[in-house]
Formats: sequence, structure tokens, C-alpha cells
Amino acid sequence: MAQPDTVTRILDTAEVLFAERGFAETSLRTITSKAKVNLAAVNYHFGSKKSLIQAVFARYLDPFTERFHRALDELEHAYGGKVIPLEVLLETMARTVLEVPAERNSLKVFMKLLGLAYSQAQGHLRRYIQEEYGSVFTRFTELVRQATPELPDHERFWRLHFMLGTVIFTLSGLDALRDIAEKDYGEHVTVRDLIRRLRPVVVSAMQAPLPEPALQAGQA
Amino acid sequence: MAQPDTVTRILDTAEVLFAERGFAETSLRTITSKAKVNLAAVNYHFGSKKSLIQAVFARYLDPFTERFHRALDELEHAYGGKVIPLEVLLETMARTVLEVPAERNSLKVFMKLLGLAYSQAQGHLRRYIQEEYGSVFTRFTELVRQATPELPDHERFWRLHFMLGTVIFTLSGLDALRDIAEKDYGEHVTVRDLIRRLRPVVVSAMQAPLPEPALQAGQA
DNA sequence: CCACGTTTGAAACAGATGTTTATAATCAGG
DNA sequence: CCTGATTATAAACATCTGTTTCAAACGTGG
Repeated sequence: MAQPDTVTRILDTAEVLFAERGFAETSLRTITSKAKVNLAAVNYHFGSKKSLIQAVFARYLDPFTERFHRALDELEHAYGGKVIPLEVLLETMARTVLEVPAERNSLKVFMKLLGLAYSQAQGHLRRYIQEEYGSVFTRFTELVRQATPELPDHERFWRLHFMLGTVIFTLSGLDALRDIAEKDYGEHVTVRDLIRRLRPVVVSAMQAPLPEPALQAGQA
Repeated sequence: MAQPDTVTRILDTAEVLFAERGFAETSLRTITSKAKVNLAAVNYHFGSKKSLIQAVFARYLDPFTERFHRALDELEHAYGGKVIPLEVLLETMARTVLEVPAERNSLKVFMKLLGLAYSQAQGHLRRYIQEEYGSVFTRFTELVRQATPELPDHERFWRLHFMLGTVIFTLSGLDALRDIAEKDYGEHVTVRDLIRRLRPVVVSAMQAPLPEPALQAGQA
């Protein structure tokens, strides 16, 4: 649709700045000057700042959803109608998340962007992501449902979001946490390290005992 | 420091708007017009927008840290040097978090603000919170350390942050999730509901088996 | 080599932002 | 009641924002 050079430079610069400072806090002038590109280039190639933001996400989410669908295809074929264990499903998702930005070593950026999509974007972004990429998530949750038949539907819904929060929060705040961890435990933590640590936690969390039933209304 | 009326009206309005749209996305003009207060009042009473943001946080965190310290005092006294069980510690923290904004029914706002503090404010806010309120968290983690002696220090460090992520992410994104949950499961979820659901998940997560040791470098 | 669609470039636009200023109102204490 | 400090108001300030405009440069097919 355009010379790859300018467009790519804008995207590369924008995703880093967005991840570092958020959307509203990153001006087009900051992006274009750092990318050594004319200010008008953003509006020319993307139309608006909103569309730039969506394009930044699309560059991660398009390959992700494609790979994830493929991975789930293979999994369903391999298990031939039998239930896919929860660990395998989680493992597959983790692997796919790791694969996509691996080429550019931008997993951290990817995670920060996902975090921002939840916490910042009030309107257009969340809607865009939901409409554009909601189907993979639906497919995944259905497989999780089959893998955890003992969980009531709404309990599983919430637990999945609990774990989504765990992962996104941790990986998107990684830099700040890493500094503390490094200072206190003298250990440099990689993303792969964290995912290794996350796995047993997530699995145990999903298999936690059911909560005690809610108390009826009327208590302070 | 000033007439309570104007200052309070500004704080009340600002915290809601910040929670809804973030800091950069909320202008002083939006705040002052909604609060029916002159634009200059913010700079007069608080000095700057940054200080307004910190004041909004202080109004929650000051009572929180005070209550939490008191609660930990009581706990340590009650257990008289013996180890306080993990469930009790988590329960106490949850109860304190619930108590603080209870008077104004603003728990949702409180949680959203905490989420924003992590995801948005790159600079001043995180530093402010760390310096002003870091000591309670240190005290709490030390008690958690005694309650979970089987966990290596760095593993506990990360798991605590995992769980922090779970809670903040869920409760701060509650509105969006609630809409989905309500539509799909016809159930209106309260914050107390969520905390009830969170408890067994958090406890199980903290007690999950240790991760398998890291593979040595050299694999793709 | 020329002409035409595509891409860049510098400048200007209209509007919003946080902050400051100078003046008016308010309210207490002598 | 008058005085003096505190608080409120309206206007202006300088700066920054996303977006447009229009002319120049570019590259490519005829």
C-alpha cells in the first residue's frame, strides 16, 4: 500500500514509544522526529493517530491469531476429538505468544501494548481488538471449557481473566519489576524465565478449589 | 490548608474522571467544569496537575497504610511471635482494601487508580507511591515470607507480583469484564463477589509446586 | 524524456492544554 | 466598620496537539 520504508519506520518507532509512555502521552511529533520522518507522513499513510495505533496492534495480532489458529488446528487433530489437557492448551498459547515477536525481540513491547489496550483505550481500541480478534479467544476458551469440566462456566470465565491479568500485568510491568528483582536477588530475569515460573502458578490457580458460596445480602 | 469545599469537590471529581479515562486523557478544564469550580482553583490549591494526581492517591493510600499497619500490629500481637498463616495475611489485606473506600462506595475507583498507577504513570507517580507507601508493602512481604518458608525468596517475590497483577488487573478492568459476564451468564458481579472468587485462586497460586529448573542456554 | 500518480516536505491551521496574572469577592480579627 | 489575608473569578499566556494544505521531489510507464 506504500513504500515499506517510511511506514515501517513509523510503526517501529511508534510501538516502542507507545509501550513506554502510553498513547495519549506520545505525540505524533515525537514519533515522526524520532523516526526521521515528516510529520504529515503519519496522516498520509495511516489517516489518523487512531488508525496508527490500530495498525501497531494489527502487526502483532494478525500473525498471532493466524499462528494460534494453526496451533489449535494441529492440537485438535492430534487429540482426535479427545479432550486436550489444560496444561497443553496453556503451553500452546504461551508458545505462540513467544513466537510472534521473537524475530524482533519485541515481546516486551507486545506485552506492554496488550496491557495498555486494557487499561488505557477506553473506546476504539478495545472495540477494535474485540471485533477483529475475539474469535480466537472464543475458540480457545471453548477448548479450556472441555479441559476443565468441573468448573462452573462463570467460575472458569473469571479464572481465565484472573490469569490473563497475571500474565499481562507481570510481563508488561517487567522492566520495573526486573530492576527490583535484580537489585534484591542479583538475578537477571528473562521473559522465558518468567513464563517458566508462571506455568505452575497458572495451572494451580485454574485448578484451585471452588470458592465458598456467596453470603446472602445483608452483611456490612 | 484550604476551604474543604472546593478542594474536596475537585478531588471527588478528579478521581472519578481519572479512573474512567486516565490521567493524560483528563484535562483540568473537564475536571473543574464538572466540579463547578474555577479552572485556576486546581493550580491554586494543588499547585499543578501532577500534585493533584498525587493528592488523589494520597486520599486513599494514607488511610489504607494506616489501617493496614494497625491490622498487622493486631495480627502480630494475636499470634504472639508465631507464624501468621498465609490465608490470614491475604484475608487481612483484602479486608483492609475493602474497608478504606467503603464509606464512599468507591472501591472500583480505588482499584482503577491502582491499575493506572502501574500502567500509565511512567515517572512521578510510581516513584511517589514507592517512596511514600513502600514500607507497608515491605512489612507485608516479610510476614508472607515467614508464612511460606518453603518458597525460595525470588520465587515468592515473583508470585506475589503475579497475584498483585491478578487482583489489580481484574478489579481495575471490572466494568468491561462485568458487561461480558452479565451478558453471558446473566449474573451481576460485585467487587465482593470477585474477592470471594479470588481467594482460593490466590492461595492455590501461592502454594503451587515450584517450577522446573531453568534449561541452560542454547535452545532456540 | 516526458507526464502522471505517489510520496515527501515545510508551513500553517484550529483547537486544546497547563499555567499565570491581575482583579474581584469573601471572611475573619481588631 | 475597617483592614488584611485568604479564596474565587475571568482573561490571557505560551505551548502543544492532530490534522490540512499545497508545492516540491520522486519514481515509473509510455
